[in-house]
Amino acid sequence: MIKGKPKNLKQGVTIADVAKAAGVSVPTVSRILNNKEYVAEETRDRVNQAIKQLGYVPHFQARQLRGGASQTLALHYPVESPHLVRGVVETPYITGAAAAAGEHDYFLNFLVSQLTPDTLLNMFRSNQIDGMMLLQVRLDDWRVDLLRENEHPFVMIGRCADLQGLTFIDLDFESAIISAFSHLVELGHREIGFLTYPESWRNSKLGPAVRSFEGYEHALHQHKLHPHYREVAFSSVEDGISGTHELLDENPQLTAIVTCNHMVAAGSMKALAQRGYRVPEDCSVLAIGFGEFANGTTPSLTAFEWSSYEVSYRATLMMTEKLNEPLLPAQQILVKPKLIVRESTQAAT
Amino acid sequence: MIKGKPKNLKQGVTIADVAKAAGVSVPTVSRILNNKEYVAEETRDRVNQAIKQLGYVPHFQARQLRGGASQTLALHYPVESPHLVRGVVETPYITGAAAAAGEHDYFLNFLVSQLTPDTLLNMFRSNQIDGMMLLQVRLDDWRVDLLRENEHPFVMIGRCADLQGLTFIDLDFESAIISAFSHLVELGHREIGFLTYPESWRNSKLGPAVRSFEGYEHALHQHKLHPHYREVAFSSVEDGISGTHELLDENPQLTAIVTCNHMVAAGSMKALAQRGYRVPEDCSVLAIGFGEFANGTTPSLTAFEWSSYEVSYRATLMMTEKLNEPLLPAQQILVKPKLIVRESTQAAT
DNA sequence: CTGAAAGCGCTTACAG
DNA sequence: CTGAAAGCGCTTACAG
Repeated sequence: MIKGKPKNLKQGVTIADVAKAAGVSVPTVSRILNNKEYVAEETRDRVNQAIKQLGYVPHFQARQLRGGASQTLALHYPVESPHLVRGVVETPYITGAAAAAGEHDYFLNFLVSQLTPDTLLNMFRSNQIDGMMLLQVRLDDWRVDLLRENEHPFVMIGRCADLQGLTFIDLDFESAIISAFSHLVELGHREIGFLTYPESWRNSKLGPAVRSFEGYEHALHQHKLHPHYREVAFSSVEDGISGTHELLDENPQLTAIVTCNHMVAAGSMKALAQRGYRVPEDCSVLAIGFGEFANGTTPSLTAFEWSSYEVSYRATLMMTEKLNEPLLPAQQILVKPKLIVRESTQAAT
Repeated sequence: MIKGKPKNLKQGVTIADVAKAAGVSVPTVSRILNNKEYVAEETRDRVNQAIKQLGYVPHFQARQLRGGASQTLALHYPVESPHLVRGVVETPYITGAAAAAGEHDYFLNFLVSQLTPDTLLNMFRSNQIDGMMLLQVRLDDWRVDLLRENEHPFVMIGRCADLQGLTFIDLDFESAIISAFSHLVELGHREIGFLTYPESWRNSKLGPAVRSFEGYEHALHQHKLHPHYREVAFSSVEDGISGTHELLDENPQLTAIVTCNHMVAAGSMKALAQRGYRVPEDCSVLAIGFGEFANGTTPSLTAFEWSSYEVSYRATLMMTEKLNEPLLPAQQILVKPKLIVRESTQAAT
């Protein structure tokens, strides 16, 4: 429950104050504020002076009440507990969106919670937001269905199954996985372990989880490799450690490990160290992950990576474009993660 | 420039629609919406039914226009380029604030930019926000002076010099540094290197930079240690690498290194590896930094750490409390970072 | 080029 | 317990 607010005791100066000070009518001030045509140069000067002198600033909500738009965008990451966001959403996802929104005079609202369909719709209906960027998109995401049905503007960072008419930007995880295995095979590796997203994510049809698994199956088939994989519980260092130990207990012959997350890769390297394996001499590690982190480990991680800042910046940009030009055709962008070879991989011996 | 919006073609259902459907007046609906007293049970039921049936949701801005509050909080991190936030602000700072705001029906706006005094004041004057949480606070922060002067509600995550009447939550960096050195001295280390915040940060009186340096001087004095330190340029892995090499070039006798940032600590470990030093056998590394990261390196980092989620959650909570009870006395909280001993430190040999 | 009037959707006294 | 009236601060036709 929100407690009662004290009344605006010293409410700011209003457009009426400016009008009086400049000796003109309120609509005239409004016209000048909004750069409308047909205002006498002399009047404009006088009004602008009054505005400056009084320190007048238009009331945000009053404008919106007339204008219709809230000038606010939401970035939604669905999660039961905000604590869990850690390690999955990194800062650049948020700063990228905030930067793009700011540059186009939008507010950026970061939502971390499990929305209900009602709450979600209400955000639009009550005019709290004009558009939404969706993170952690499932193949059959109810948010997508609901927003599409109600014709509320949104952009996916990720993608669902039916993409007809939808705007999104996503990473091409499937091809990243395939390339990762090809890269290792070219280095002479044949027994390669794979640590991938939680099984629960795949079961709930989370895009990257499904597609990376498909990529994995493709790679196995293409190179005729034996499957050695674990779907880890979360994407934590601990999962990387336990997953790696399990893989190596069963398959001591592994000479390389691919992971779908940078924290898991860190765990993998720890587990290898615990077993007295040197990376990359005894076992290579390749991650699909975030650049900055991959660069900070010892040895540094060879990784397929992308700029999360760029991804969410572009998603937000697409959102503002869509709001300004509702008739614009859907934009669909697939980003290919880039391979950066660092110290954690080498040719099989 | 914001492009023109299309008019609200299919604007949602309004309070008037509900009133008509229920056969009552608009104020009556409003009373029910706001849980005012004195409404006949029977009327209430009828109206609530109409609300449900029509899927009515109150218009956000219209409410604000009358009520005064924007129900929006801003979290401000001042930075020339949003790219630079990386590695300094971690996700939990943002999710913690978002969670606390959400729980109290506030919107959370994440601002990453160099605000001008005008832009900052305008956010309040135009009623875009009710309050602000300040990150990266300098001892003589102009934002603090300005907001204090204009009596706009804010909370610091950090602290400035004159704390009279101000609400903040901050980490006790000074004591963390002192404790870090004491810990190492107790382990028998006498030649300890120190990698700290950029000199530019200290010059611009950024709180942690100033206080950690003071803590360092205190520690040197207390334990009669020789000074071996570098103020690194940014807080990146690369800075940690170069800083560590410089320290060791000059002082090969170092047996331990303390860093003020987790990325710098990662760089330190890389540099030591490059020199063929083992951590912790040949040199201990102790960081002031973030738990999750410290846990992921190999070897894992002994560190003084804190929960950034908790810190920004509490800051945001204090903000909402202050807005609800403007007369509440200022809350001032100093958090002591906690030492977690992991693998990167051991007794001097 | 400028002003009087109406209205955005809601809430708050003020009368009944 | 409920409604008619006024108003929050602004913008948009509509007349001049």
